Amino acid sequence: MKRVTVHDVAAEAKVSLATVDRVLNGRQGVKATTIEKVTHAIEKIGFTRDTQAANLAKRRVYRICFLLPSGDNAFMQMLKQEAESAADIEVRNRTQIEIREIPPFDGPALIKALDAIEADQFTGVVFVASDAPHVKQAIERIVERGVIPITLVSDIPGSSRAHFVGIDNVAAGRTAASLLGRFVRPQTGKVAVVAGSMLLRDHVDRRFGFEQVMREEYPELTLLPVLEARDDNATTESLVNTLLTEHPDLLGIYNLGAAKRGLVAALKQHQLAGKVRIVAHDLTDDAREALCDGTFDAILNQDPPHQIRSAIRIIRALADGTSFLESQERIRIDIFLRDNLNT
Amino acid sequence: MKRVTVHDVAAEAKVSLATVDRVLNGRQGVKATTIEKVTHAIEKIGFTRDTQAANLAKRRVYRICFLLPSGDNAFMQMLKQEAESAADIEVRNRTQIEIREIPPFDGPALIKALDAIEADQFTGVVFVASDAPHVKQAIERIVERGVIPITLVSDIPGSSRAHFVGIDNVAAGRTAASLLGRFVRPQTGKVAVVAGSMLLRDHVDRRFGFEQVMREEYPELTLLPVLEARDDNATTESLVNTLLTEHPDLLGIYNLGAAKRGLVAALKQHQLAGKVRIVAHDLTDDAREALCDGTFDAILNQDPPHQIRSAIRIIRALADGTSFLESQERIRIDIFLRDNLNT
DNA sequence: CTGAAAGCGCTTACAG
DNA sequence: CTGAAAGCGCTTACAG
Repeated sequence: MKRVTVHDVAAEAKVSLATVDRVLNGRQGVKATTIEKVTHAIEKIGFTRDTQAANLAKRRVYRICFLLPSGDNAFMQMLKQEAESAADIEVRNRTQIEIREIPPFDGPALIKALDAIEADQFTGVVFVASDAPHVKQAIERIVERGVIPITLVSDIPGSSRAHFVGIDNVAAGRTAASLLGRFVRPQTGKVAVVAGSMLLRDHVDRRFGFEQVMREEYPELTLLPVLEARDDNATTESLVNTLLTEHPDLLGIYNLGAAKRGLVAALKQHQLAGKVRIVAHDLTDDAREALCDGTFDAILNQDPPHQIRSAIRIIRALADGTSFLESQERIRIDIFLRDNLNT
Repeated sequence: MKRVTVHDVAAEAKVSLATVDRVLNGRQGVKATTIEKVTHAIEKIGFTRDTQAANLAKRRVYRICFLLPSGDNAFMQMLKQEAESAADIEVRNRTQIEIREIPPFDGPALIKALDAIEADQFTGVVFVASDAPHVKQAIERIVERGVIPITLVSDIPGSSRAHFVGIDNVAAGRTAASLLGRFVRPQTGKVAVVAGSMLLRDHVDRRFGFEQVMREEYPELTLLPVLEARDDNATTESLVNTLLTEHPDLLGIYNLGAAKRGLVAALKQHQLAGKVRIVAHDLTDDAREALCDGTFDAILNQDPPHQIRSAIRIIRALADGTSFLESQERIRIDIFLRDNLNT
């Protein structure tokens, strides 16, 4: 039951520990025959490296900066809270986490925050990417300065970010359409979409996926023009109020942005809670309540704790040049009904 | 940026490393005033222990045995495969994993396998718990011998297992009913349930949750008597064939056990694929195919990789007496439609 | 191209 | 009740 260690490999290959280490880490300047001897010994005695010991010896520390939008977006608050609790836990794993708030929907502010990242201090930076002009270039600069950029929740495809942590938003839109379509069937009539901002890639993608499925599979349903409510509760409430007044026969709404409280308020004002089918995003407290009392029919969610942990794991793996498990890091589109809410 | 270590604490408190370690690990036999000095120093200089270094020094190794049912149950195959790949990865984290197969639905075989666990060698044992006579007592015995028992997928509530890794199966049944109910609405007619075995707690619970919601919220739907198909494809096919012949007007089926291939075969034979609404469990290859071609409407899933990793993390935490993140370990009821299949 | 020795941050006998 | 020293399994200067 004794562990096989580098010492055993060194003894078996009749070389020093330093040489074993060189081979193990693929470093330059080892004679081919020596490499051969060592790899042979490793195979023979069945050695696998202890990662934790290696990290300890390497004195490796990771520093990660999260740039998160400020404001009253409940989902972003959840992300921030998860990042804070991850910070407490990850210090034990030689990882320091710092959270900086930036204004939402604000390309220039994001660019400024990216440029302000102290490249000598941070391993990586995680941010919700507004797809605004020049953000791509700011990402280029951060890469050049040796910091690993990770986009979170909303991506900029074609940029040089190292990885995107978030759901497939086109698929999310399609899923919303499938649910809403089945829930209103066999009625025919109007369906509305409420978005946050068409500056955010995730919103654009969700809309695209939703309209795709609606057109293909529910041609009997009429799609009203998209409302853009900037993820703001007051704006959402007033826009939806107008919507419900103008279209009293509305069958369903896909709320693909935030600001669920404003939506609920408008529905209740018109006494339409539970009458109009609603599919929305993100399992916030408001969403839970609306699911429970029947105001909402389904919520699509992207698990905040999973996303935060995934970003951290990916930065560490990328920094170490080690691999990570795709299956573990893929963020799923979670569907919640009233009945699987507490699971 | 230098890390604060035990050395710093020792210097600050003017005690030895050994004493710092005693306080850190809450060991007996330290003077109260000394404890005070050390905790004070820890607070003052802001020390947090490096877990990896601690594990290295402790020479801690974990050995975990998975007892998984043999046979052609596709979901169990997925679990086994995940356990195997976890085995490869976790050796790097001082964790050895061994997999043993046992016959399915076989209480005595499970008991025998539990009793055969070498208590001096294993930290914990993970198993799918048939709720058969005397299994509870076998779990008691394993606890007494100092091995941590974890139930996976199907639980025995009230037993002394240390933890259950799996979904809330009553909630899963309720969710299935909500989906199926909405999918068939506003039609009225008959709905059937196909189960595996009423010896398995998870099947019993799913059925319970399903019937609850059906009776409360869809009184216009008639529930046919439950079919028990032992998770076997041939049996399922023949039972469902009879079902479809006797009830040509059937609206929907909740398949709460395994054996989806048999179900699909019967539906296709009767040319009813896509006509009868189907909600089933576990995202196997058969399930994916059936979702894609419209034979199934929704699949409830419990993520196999997550369940395997969770069981491992929980055993390590329990063995170390450290805490784990409830939120990370809760297994969710994932709902899949055709549209969020690849996410 | 290779090796001896010190060190990462903790824990563990052992001695007192 | 407390401390000095060795060790966990790896990596890193430094010397040759």
